Amino acid sequence: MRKPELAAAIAERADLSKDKASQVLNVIIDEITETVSKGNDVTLIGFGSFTVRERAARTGKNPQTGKPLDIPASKTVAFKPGKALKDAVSK
Amino acid sequence: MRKPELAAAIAERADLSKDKASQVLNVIIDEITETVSKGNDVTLIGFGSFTVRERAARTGKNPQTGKPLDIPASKTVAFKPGKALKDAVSK
DNA sequence: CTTTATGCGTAAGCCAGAACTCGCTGCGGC
DNA sequence: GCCGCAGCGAGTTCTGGCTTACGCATAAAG
Repeated sequence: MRKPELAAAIAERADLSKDKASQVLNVIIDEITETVSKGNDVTLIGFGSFTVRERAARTGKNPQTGKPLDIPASKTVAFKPGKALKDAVSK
Repeated sequence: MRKPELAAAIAERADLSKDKASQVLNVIIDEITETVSKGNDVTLIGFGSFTVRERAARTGKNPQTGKPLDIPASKTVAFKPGKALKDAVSK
């Protein structure tokens, strides 16, 4: 499933125009992105939470040359499924 | 950040009432939950993708008693950040 | 609304360390 | 007041990181 399909589903379920639904979807993505980029977690109860995770520097390897590769520390976003979501997929 | 706050932010940015924003938020969560529970991936370009992941059975351990614990196979939801999201948090 | 053009996302292959998983309980958010 | 989330410990699974090419999505225009 991709963006337009989700937007369409939202439009139907929430009684919105598809344009509005698409706009809202983009706004949400933007808002969440902005929030986590500030280092704040986003928790949607019943769904899950987005957490900013510090990734320690380590030594990797270039898959093509096989040479050791220095990978600096970085940040990433981790998602932890909530109970409802876990139950839903486990079914 | 939690649900009501996100709803408020959406309401402001997308020119919606807070009630409507909250409703839309729930619908989205519900829709995504339903979709992944069917085994379909959800891809929001520029944000990331939700993937259903099969988890093999293995032998774990109860942290409190230290006794071996039999963990059966199950499914879970994995989130993979997209480029825009990674760029945003890395900043 | 459909098409076009551009720009991302996905996939694969390899390897090392890192993150996630589990049950249970307290505590805090709802 | 109640449900959901965080945290612990150890092992295993899994992702990240690079690069190329292809396919599809996105956004804008007719």
